[in-house]
Amino acid sequence: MDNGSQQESSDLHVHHLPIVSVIGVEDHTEEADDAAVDYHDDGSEGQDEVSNKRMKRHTDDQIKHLESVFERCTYLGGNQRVELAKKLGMEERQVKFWFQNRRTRKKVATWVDKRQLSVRNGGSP
DNA sequence: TTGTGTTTTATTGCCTCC
DNA sequence: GGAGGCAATAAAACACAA
Repeated sequence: MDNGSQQESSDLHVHHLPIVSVIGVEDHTEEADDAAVDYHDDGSEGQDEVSNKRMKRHTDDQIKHLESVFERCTYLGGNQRVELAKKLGMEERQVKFWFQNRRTRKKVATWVDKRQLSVRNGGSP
């Protein structure tokens, strides 16, 4: 299924950007740590194996940073993801999920945008 | 307060690339 | 074969009218 998705390969170029320039997170580690505490405080049911889908919303701070990174780079390389996850006190997986979902949202938004435009311009192209 | 619709996070399954 | 991508979907959290 990468046929369609990889068409936005221009985004892939950002893999070569320096980690810091992409992540661009200043020292927010304290706040991030706070957030991290929030994350793990209750998930102590000892069901790591079981899909304990305890959904926690990310903090405003985390989302702000994720958004700002996403603006510059919609695809993160492994190192960048690890760094960002550390900075924000999140799990690497969570960062991956977030970017995945964010890309999907962006795509849908673009699609809706185009559709609205074409409707305004008289329907079918 | 609660029933319902929307948004956000997480999982699963399949595909491609190295 | 493993890692990471997307699409589809589930489920929790949130927003809001009645």
